[in-house]
Amino acid sequence: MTATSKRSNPEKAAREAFIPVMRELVRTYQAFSAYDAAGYADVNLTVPQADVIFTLGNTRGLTCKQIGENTLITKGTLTGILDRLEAKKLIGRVQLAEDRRSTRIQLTRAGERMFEREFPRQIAHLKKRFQHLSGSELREIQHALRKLRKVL
Amino acid sequence: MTATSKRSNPEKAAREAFIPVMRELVRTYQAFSAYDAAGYADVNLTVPQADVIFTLGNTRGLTCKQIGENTLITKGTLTGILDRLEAKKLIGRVQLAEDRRSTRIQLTRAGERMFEREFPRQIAHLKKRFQHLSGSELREIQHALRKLRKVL
DNA sequence: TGCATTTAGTACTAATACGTACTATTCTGC
DNA sequence: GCAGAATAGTACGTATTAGTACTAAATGCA
Repeated sequence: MTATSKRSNPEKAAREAFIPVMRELVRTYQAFSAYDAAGYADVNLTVPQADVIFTLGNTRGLTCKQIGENTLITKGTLTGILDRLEAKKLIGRVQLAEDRRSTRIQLTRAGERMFEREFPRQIAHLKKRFQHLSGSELREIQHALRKLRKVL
Repeated sequence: MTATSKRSNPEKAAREAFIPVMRELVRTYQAFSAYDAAGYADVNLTVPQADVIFTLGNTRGLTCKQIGENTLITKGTLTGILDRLEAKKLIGRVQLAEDRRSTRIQLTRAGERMFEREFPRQIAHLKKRFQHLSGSELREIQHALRKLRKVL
């Protein structure tokens, strides 16, 4: 291998056809993420905290494992998020008698009120942007995303 | 407003048509992100650190502001990432004479070697998955993502 | 010139985020 | 029924992340 071909390696890699798609995915997610986060500006909840509250809404409580599966938050991270939600008195931890390794996490009264107020508000916030897409556009985008996710 | 209609608010919100698209975007990004990160398992670089090294590759140095614009890393976060890259002797900070507020960040020799070795390797890693998509599929996905990003 | 504003970068705090190690508990195969 | 494997959650260390405050320097404009 010559010095020239070796040096041309990064340039060649940079011309791969999939790179713009990858960039677009990252930019689109970033834009969504920023707009979503802006919806919580006036609420005393971070995005992951709201994710947990919304996951617990309309359930009779879930284990950490179940919350993790729904939110994609890893268990180590979840401990801290639950600690902060517990400090805000929005959730409670209950030891299970059936399996004493597990804990049932459930909304307190205040947590339920938070869910009933903030979940519809946040969905309405997001709808302000998504409403500009038609039903067929939404289906087309979902189809494309699923195709991409399948290969990843 | 009756108690019933008030309680049905969250359920109604949960039926919005755009929610599955939103979920798919998050899942797809998550899958990409995990696969991308796995590519750095045996390299002494974190994902943001690699992002900075790759941005600096084939340039004569950039300011923090320019790096931030490219990588979408905010300036406060960038300071810490650059500190760690400087500790690894992969980048250097040079005060600019023209504008003494600015710093030129540039790869060291070791940083350049890291870029020339790891950038093509990571692109090859990602290609293993993206190669399962045809050119028209890539265009279709990029088109759909751009449409979504435009409304956000 | 003279000063308010803007710009570039760092310092600091709080909250994620991941990986590993650890404890307690339960399950499994024999 | 018991040793070993698997499971649930926490503790801890390192690295990001956003946001705010701060310093220094450059710019705009009256």
